[in-house]
Amino acid sequence: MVRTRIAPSPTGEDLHIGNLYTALINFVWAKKNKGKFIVRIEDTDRQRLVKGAEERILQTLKDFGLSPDEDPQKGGPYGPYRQSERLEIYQKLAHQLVEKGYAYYCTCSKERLDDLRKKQIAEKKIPRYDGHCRNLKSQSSKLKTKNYVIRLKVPRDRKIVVEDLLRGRVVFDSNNLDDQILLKSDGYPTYHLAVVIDDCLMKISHIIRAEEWLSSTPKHILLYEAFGWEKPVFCHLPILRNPDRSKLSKRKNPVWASWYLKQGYLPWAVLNYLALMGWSHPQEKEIFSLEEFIEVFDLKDLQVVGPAFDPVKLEWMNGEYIRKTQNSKLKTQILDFYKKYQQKNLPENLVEKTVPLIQERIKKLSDYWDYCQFFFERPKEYQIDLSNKKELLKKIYQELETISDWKAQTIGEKMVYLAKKLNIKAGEFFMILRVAITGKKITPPLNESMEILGKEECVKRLKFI
RNA sequence: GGCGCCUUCGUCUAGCGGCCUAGGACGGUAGGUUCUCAACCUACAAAUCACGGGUUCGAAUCCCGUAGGCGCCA
Repeated sequence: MVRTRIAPSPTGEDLHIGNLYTALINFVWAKKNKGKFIVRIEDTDRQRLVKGAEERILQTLKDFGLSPDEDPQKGGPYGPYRQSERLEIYQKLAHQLVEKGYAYYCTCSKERLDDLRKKQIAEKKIPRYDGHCRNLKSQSSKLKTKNYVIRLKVPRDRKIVVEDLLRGRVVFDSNNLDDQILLKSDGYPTYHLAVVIDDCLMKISHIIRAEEWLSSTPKHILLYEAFGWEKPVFCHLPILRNPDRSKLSKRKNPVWASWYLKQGYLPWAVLNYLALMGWSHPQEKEIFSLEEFIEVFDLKDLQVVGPAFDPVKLEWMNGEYIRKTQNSKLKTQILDFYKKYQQKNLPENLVEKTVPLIQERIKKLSDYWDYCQFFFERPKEYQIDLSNKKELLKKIYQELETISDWKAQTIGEKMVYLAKKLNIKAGEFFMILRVAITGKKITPPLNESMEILGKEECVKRLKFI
């Protein structure tokens, strides 16, 4: 049974876009293999905990259509799925490790550790725990009253092999590993202890995570061996980069996944774009459905170079999806978008009429308002000066008033006729009319827009100037 | 600094020893269409396959070095 997971920490506003990428790959791999996709919340860092982050992470995942099969909210057979609720498990197993001789109690004071560090740095050595407490006789009953941590007893002179699905054998020298703290003095586990225990107990078959974890994998391997557990498959994904090639960060890019939704990106458009990071469709298709992705995806085809996240291509892809969307569906998406993110209740019938006009013009749902605001409100300002065009505008509305069959085509014909009669170039003529009606120089097709606005309203707008 | 990963057009990538005078997509440029903007169509520019050595009849593709980038630890 394939079981995959993501293990986000609720230490930011929301789900990071890099986590969304990891989630996508985990989700797809689980679905492809008829397995389960799990979300575990790693909330053991109490200082950096952000209130409400867990809820937002889970909600964002759902918004993108990557609903987990097991998570802290819906539970599952291997819960709890929140690390802060699993402390006893970690504590019990950590002490067990001490008893088995793979870990030890350490009672070194902060002062001693600080001195040690300073000394090592002065001697240009790598700052590391010196193993002072390694041979301390374990007297846990006595120790429990004192401040202590549990450290991993890293074996000396050993080659630790990480079998990575994408990189093959990656060999680490155990002498470069620190005697990692497993259990902190406050009883909380460190990341390394908790992640190994949870992945094993939750029966995770494939650990698919970002490359930044590759360096700590040998510690995890040591723990799997110490516990006598079977190792899962490791697969370290490329890390998404900023345009300057550094790790994707909020300094240089919007990184919260929900930001893209708030901007009017369609969930699957974002995921489709993400799918193309480090992977390409066998037929070099750019646009494909989730179902198709699941069908043709293989973990082994992933590339390991960290790709730069390109917002421009994302926008193109979103535009492609908007153009492909059925009119009625797009209408609903626009309505929902403005209601949810901008607290605007747009009239459904009017939006419905405008959709065909803007479908191939907008790239994001939020572009809709830029194009269509004038349908809902009269222009408050005009992008070109019309004060000396009043005579012309008068002739126009007088002409418009004669039209009985208020259809785009008729309007167009009449206007072309009038422009010719007044000996004004069509381009110029329509630009003046456009700005007079909409306030803007860039708009949906004018004749069609005027048809939607209605004769009375158009005439009013021209008279008003 | 130590350890590890990586290196094909600006970007995402195809390529797994001959099909490569390196293909596609985004973006760019030029043109067409056009009431603006898009969309659409056509064409063009863009990688001496990081660099240097091997191996081979033949290398973007295999091997070794170097440089650079990134990550982790500190």
